[in-house]
Amino acid sequence: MKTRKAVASATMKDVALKAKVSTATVSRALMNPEKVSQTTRNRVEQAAIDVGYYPQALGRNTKRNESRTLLVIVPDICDPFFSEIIRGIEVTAAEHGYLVLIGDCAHQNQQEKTFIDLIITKQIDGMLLLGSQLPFDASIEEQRNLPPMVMANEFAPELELPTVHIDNLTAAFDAVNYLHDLGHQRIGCIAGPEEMPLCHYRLQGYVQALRRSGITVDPHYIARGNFTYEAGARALEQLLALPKPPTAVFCHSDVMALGALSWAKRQGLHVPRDLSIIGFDNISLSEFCDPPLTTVSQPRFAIGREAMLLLLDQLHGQNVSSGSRLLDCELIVRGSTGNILS
Amino acid sequence: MKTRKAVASATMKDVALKAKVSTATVSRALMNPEKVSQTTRNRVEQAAIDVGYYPQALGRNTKRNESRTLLVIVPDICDPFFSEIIRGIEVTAAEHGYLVLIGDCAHQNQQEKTFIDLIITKQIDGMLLLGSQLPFDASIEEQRNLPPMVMANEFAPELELPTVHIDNLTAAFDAVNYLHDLGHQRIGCIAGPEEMPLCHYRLQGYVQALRRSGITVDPHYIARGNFTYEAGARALEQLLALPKPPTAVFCHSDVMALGALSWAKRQGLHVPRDLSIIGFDNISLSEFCDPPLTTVSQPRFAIGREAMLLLLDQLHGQNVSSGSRLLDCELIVRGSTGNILS
DNA sequence: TTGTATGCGTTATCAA
DNA sequence: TTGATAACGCATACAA
Repeated sequence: MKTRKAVASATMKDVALKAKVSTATVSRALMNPEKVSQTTRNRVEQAAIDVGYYPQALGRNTKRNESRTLLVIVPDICDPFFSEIIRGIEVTAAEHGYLVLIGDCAHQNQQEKTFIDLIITKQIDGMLLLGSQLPFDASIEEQRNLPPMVMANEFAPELELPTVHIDNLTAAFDAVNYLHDLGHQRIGCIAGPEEMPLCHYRLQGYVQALRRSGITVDPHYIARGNFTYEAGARALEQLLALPKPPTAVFCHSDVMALGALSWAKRQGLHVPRDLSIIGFDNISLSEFCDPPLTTVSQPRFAIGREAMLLLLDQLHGQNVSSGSRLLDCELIVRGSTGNILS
Repeated sequence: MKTRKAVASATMKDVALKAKVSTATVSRALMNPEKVSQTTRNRVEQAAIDVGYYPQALGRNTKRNESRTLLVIVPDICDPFFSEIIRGIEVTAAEHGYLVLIGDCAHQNQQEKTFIDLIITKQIDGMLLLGSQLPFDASIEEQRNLPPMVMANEFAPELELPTVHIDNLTAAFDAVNYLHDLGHQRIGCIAGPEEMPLCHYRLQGYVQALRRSGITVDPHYIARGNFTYEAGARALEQLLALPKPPTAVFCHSDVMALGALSWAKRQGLHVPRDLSIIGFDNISLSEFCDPPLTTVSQPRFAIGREAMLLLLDQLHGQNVSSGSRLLDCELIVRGSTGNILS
């Protein structure tokens, strides 16, 4: 195993020496070629090649007093739902010359301080939140000192941020309606944590769909989970223990839906004959489980991309379109839902 | 939606002014308190609080000529296997005051240039490879100019890097032996791409286990896939089309195993009665599929942590233990494997 | 068109 | 113990 040391690379001074010009001229020749004569430009360019020069970001950023780095706060990097959003974010950032740090919030311990440090030491120019919370406590005044931010996927009215999102209420409404159209009357809901605005909207969609169908909403039919497989299984266990268990469940995420599916089968239930299940997100696995999952498909890559574009917009000061963006989603019908047996 | 601007924060000069000392003294008072008298130290500390000072990383890094940022190259950020490794990496890096950029290689297009730029502009101090390849083409001489690197999970002898890994051959050997002990004679393998050294070792383990049991190795029993659910399904389809299809398959990853499981069930096969399946990685989902997956558990968090420690070791120049690290893994027996029906 | 000088925020060397 | 000064690498206002 070879051990390397960082190699000292050529600086502008080296180029200047080689080309027999000042460093100022080197900088101009490379940054604003039109401000330099043809001949010196050539000489500088050749010299740059000869010494293997490449501008060092540290110097440039120091001068501009910006880091060209952005921070993405992810509630849980291990949740497959977020992976493709992150991809959209990274690709778009790279296209614009920005770097992206990923901040994982799943382990709440020490991270808080790390994130605050990033801001306070100016190691990041902006922040992109995939959850509904700031990754640290901040009073109203402290919030005034935060860098430009954008929220994606979630909601936090009190932060008043530009937001990229889908219409969660309508998506949930449509999904539950679909179950009702299949003949289901006892429809359960495996919801995410109460404090997530996202879940509030999806739950509202569920409630409104039931009401519109003349079904009384029974709170016992609503179970909560924290978006893990395990939680989905536990939530369904709870619903199946009811005197009159649901014949269909609408889940706030595919991961929880898969957990529920796993539990249903372990209990000897057949999906969808004995129980219909609808998920949310359309993660890649939802196509390969048994049965494949009916689910609401979110444009994850686009969510990441649009959010990054909004953030770049803020950074460059031209708040042309810095409102929020609403993206489309779609119900994908697969094998986990079916007609109720009469 | 509120739009923020980056707020100008206090610099050392402000503190110096307030405390009526020079900036040099401010720096000392905060960095090497013992080199400053008690009284001035107090005055500086109070002034720093008053003006809300916090050292800016840009200035510090410029001076030190380092970015305190590391780059992790991930073959596919959407593959759940890598998520927890990344977590181990990030936590460990944060503990040592380093930042981590995630570079996703799944979309091979423009990324190459981005990664080279990061190195050449000195925006990163080191690199951590989770795949077996550099994320760009580099001749031997160019490789001399690369920053300190460490490899995790994969292998690349020609790069001569410190490496953190498990014993893939033995793990595969044990897994296949387990299938043989259950009575299986026709054991297939759903392998990853030929060019991945990782897969070479796991395939060798498979081959050696068969040989030890006196079973002739039939190349038709080896199908290849690229670590997606889809590929796992296609690979099993191929194996089941054989005149004498295998009664058990050893897969090079859980994701492919789940794809295979999905296909088996779609063909009306019962797992494990008609077909036993073993996966690799023990991703969290493997516990919640139906049936739960027998698999080789890798210490993913530890892999990330150890790799980061090796990298930090190189960066700080004290190559005390900069050899490679071999970590343990374990066969987890669940419901996807069973005795063959005689 | 080019060079000189200065600044970005921090740290280190040297002398006082 | 402290301060003046220079240095890191780059960019720009101003002067030549």
